[in-house]
Amino acid sequence: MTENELPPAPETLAKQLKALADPKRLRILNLLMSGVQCNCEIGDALNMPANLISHHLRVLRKAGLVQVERDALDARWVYYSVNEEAIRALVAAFDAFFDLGRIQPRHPTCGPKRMKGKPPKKLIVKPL
Amino acid sequence: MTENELPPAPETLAKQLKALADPKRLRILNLLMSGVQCNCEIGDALNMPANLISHHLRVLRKAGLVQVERDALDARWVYYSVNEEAIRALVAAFDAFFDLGRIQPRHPTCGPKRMKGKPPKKLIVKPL
DNA sequence: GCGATAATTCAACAAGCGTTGAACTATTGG
DNA sequence: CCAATAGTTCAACGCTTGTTGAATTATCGC
Repeated sequence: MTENELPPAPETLAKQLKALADPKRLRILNLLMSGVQCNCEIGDALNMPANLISHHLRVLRKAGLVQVERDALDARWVYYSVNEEAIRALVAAFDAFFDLGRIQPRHPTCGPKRMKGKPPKKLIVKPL
Repeated sequence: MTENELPPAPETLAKQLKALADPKRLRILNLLMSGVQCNCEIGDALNMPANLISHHLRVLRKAGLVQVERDALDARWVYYSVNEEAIRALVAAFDAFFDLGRIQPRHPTCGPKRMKGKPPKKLIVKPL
């Protein structure tokens, strides 16, 4: 990212981070990051009941982070995979947001009276 | 990251993502990403009451993502800044977790009977 | 048609969480 | 000492969310 680009909208980013902010969902995604899985494979690997897996996968689906396909010959089998495009975009957005190159020196618009119009004093760390 | 490194523990990552998974907290962090701020500057910029800002900053502090210092000459002023080390580590962990290079072909341990011991059929997309 | 299978959805519940308003703490200056 | 200031903490409330158990849906093979 260049310094002229704006970080993504907080609402959009927060929505996707919220979908990720659960250990179980991260575990599911971790499995999918290494390859396509069906509900029962995820259940075996993570010792999770099918209904809970379905619920979590629904959250991830709604967030656009996973994709779903049925087996071509036996539709009872449903396979889940990561949505590579969405992951790629999310990583880019995340990296842009937390690009440490964005940090600028402090420009006070508020502070003790003697600080107005003057360069900021050197801060010292005091225990809170 | 090399392909031999493990992704971070889901609990650790989820805890930090949970701290980020709120639009208001992302807005606060966005301000801090561009420079050190005090509570009233954040409040002016985001039109948020001081107590709510304190609450959100506490969440971010607990997650280790921001740092806090008091003004050297007037301790009423408290300045917040991003914890660069923690951000750097989080970005690295996030990128490692969602490294698309991790994706492997599917190795079925479960599926329709005719699929055992055979290469996976080509999947077709059916509406769910 | 029916039993088995894979998966999804629903309902209820408890826990978690963001917000509001009030109270509190610490500091400064007159 | 007291008023003003910056900031933090507390309590209550309504909303959100993860989990459990049951019910449902769709599919397959006999």
